[in-house]
Amino acid sequence: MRSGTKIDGTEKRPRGRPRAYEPETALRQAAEAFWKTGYSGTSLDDISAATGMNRPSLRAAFGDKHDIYVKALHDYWARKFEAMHKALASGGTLAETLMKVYDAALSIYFSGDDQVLGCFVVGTAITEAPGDAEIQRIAADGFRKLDGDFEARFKLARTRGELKPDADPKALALLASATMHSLAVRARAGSPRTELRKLAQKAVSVMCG
Amino acid sequence: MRSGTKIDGTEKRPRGRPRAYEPETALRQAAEAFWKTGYSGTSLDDISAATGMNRPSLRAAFGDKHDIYVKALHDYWARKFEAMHKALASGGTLAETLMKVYDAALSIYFSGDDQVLGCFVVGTAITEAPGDAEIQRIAADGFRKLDGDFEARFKLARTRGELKPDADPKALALLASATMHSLAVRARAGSPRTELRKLAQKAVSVMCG
DNA sequence: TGAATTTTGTACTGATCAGGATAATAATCC
DNA sequence: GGATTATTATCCTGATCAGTACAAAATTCA
Repeated sequence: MRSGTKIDGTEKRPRGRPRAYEPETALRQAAEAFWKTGYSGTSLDDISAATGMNRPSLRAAFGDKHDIYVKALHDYWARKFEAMHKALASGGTLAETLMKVYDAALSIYFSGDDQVLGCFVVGTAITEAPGDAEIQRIAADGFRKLDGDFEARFKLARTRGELKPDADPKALALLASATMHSLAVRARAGSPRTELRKLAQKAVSVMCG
Repeated sequence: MRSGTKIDGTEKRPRGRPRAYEPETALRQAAEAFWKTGYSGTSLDDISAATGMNRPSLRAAFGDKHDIYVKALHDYWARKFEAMHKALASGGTLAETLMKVYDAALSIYFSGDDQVLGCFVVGTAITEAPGDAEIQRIAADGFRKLDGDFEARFKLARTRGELKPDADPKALALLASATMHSLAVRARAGSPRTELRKLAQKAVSVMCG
């Protein structure tokens, strides 16, 4: 949101020269550049071209290259979990819900204009993780959250009688996450979307008994 | 193998100045450099430092940066599948065999001297894949082979009666591969080895009924 | 011992990198 | 309309990048 924008539409613009970009849009465009070529493979000139901002403006708005990437990474997780929670909250059987979650993920993985980019985290953060404690922590936190959300859904399924009483929600959640990781990796390796959807369906059918 | 080395030990050295490096060792050291920081994040100077070879020697021995990486990638897949086939061929129940496969993978993922580097393919090739058709193809070929090897083992298990007759070997193989992908990603994201081994055990227990 | 051969070591090239200094620009405020 | 303020645009910096040219070094062969 532009700092001078008000809800009723009355513009209360700040003092100096107005920005020529929208921060949210620019960050999204910067993320797309990183998504394509990775953190190390993307230069500030690439980001400058992707956003239409020149380098000094980029710096003033978002900080240095690492700052931009970390902001983009947080933004990606937020979008991913928003889509996932929407799918989880939409009702339906366990199998239906899981497929909605995977379909939501595939929509993100295949959202590139020309290329298939897979998962932003798996495709870019994982490479940097061993040498960058902050990126590693953000990636790991997201994976843990994913595990927890899946586990909660499997526990609910067990109390509802959708699973046998002796089913192990934690084990099933790890397999559900593993399926997600596999989709993420394989999308970037070039597997077509229809094939990945079938993969998800087979995984769901095993997990649901 | 040194070109002038003979099996009986008699050295028949080639004409000029002898090499100061062993090609296999140097390629392994170059791979380790890529493994740590990714393809784009690793410079030829880094590789030069890791191998002890200077840049002109690197070029003469392996070609340009991309050539070195592709050779390292092939070499990694070969080592990975060698370890996996050894585990698959060692006998035992389905569950035991699968755990041997995952333990072999974890040994590779945790083989770094100081850092945990996870899977070379997932950690470095996947980032480059969308923009590099050759790397993408090599990665995808390996994943397909992994799927096929798992499927063959599940088919064998079904004929042996280790699985119910209505079990779906293809579906189980995809889950087994997904578990591998998950270990690969999570190792690089910082999960401890004991935790990943437990994850594999839970996955195996679900897959084996 | 000297010619031939192969690798190594040094140094150079033009390009690109991240970052920052400085001036021009475009708006508000008084 | 002039002062103030924030952003944009241009240009400079030193470092690093991949690649290569060329001479020195180390070996075999005759």
